[in-house]
Amino acid sequence: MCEDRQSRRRRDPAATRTALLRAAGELFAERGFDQTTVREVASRAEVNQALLFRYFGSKQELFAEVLSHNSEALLDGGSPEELPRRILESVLSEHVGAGTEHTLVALLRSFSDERAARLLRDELGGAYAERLARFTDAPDAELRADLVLAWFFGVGMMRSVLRKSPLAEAPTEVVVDHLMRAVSLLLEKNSPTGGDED
Amino acid sequence: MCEDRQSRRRRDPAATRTALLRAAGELFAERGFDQTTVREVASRAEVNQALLFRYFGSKQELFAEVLSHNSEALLDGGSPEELPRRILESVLSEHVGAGTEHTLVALLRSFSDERAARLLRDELGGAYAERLARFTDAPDAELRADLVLAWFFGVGMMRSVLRKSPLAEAPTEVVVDHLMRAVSLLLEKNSPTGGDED
DNA sequence: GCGAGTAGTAAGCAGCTGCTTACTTGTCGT
DNA sequence: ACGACAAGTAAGCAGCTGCTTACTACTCGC
Repeated sequence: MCEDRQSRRRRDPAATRTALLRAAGELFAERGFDQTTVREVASRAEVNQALLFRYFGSKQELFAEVLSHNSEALLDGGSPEELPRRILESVLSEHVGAGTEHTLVALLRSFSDERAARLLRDELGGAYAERLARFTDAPDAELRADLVLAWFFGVGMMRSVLRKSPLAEAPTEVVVDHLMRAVSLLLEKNSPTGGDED
Repeated sequence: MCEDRQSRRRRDPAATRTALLRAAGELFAERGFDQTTVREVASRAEVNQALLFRYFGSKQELFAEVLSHNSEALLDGGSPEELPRRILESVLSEHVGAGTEHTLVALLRSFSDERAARLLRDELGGAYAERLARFTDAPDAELRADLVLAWFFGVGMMRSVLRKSPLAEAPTEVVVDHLMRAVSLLLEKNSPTGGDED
């Protein structure tokens, strides 16, 4: 740090792009899409704000890039049985600004933006729900999956966005434990349906 | 309707105030605090936008007034046993713009606003969680209550704000049924704790 | 009828937003 | 060494935001 990058480290387009993406990812997660300005992003990245438009075209496209860049990691890898736990842990990961897991927080803060809402509902939500639905053979499996997903998102919202006590301070394992127990009731095989099924 | 109110029905401050509150309530629920402009509110209320500031001082105060005006109905009335179901139904009430039940939707869309977040977390959330916690005697009753509340809010978000299928289209009773069954697992008396309690 | 006070109006201000443009400066192939 | 092109910069634009101000005109007590 504190190298004289004023005139030295200039002209590094890859680093500039990365810095912008990083800063944008952090700020979108911290404040949401609306509340983040391109000037803030450029400032945190220590980059001239005109470059943001040179590299990404618009604030929306930058947002989309941040999301697609980060959301892949949420869906891939790991065994299917671990999926609920993995979604949960990504939702519960506390400290925003660390790596790439805070995409969900960014989305939960930004669904006033149409694109963010679509992504949360259709792409990410759709993929999660589809996989969760496989855990049960109940006739309304998809609805049950949606309910589970809604829970995960709701917990993420209350914990990471709103930071409500005591939920925000509870150890991750305790929260996961409670949730998984209730979820298994909704998603168990040979589920004895309550009676309603349409 | 269609009376020549241009010059007739003027000079009715009470009606003007009410019209502004109504329009604001609808728009905040439809678009959230950030995405709603004072010009839109005034326009929907068919009122000059300067009057909005005469009557309410600022957009923030108008928002606060809308919320306090509507949120009382959410907490009062009904027996304690019905509380979870009542919260749920207010969260699940589909059509925004009807009466006063869409306060929660407005809040869920607006928590980028600091005041909305505080209200959702501390006042409304706090009151709900406290009451929900009374349903169980588990040592971590408050955490369990938060988890239940997070679920309700999450379901409200997915259903009323994001409108994800099939959750958005599912009959209210079916959703309530599923939720109540899982909730009773978390909030039952003499709950056999999993082992963790801090 | 008439002055007073207030509901209602039109116009506009300062500040911020996303985005652009005209320009300078560094880098690299030749 | 130098010319060309790309990376980086400063300044500014149009549009919108919440909010204000200077004004008109209605209503009501007298």
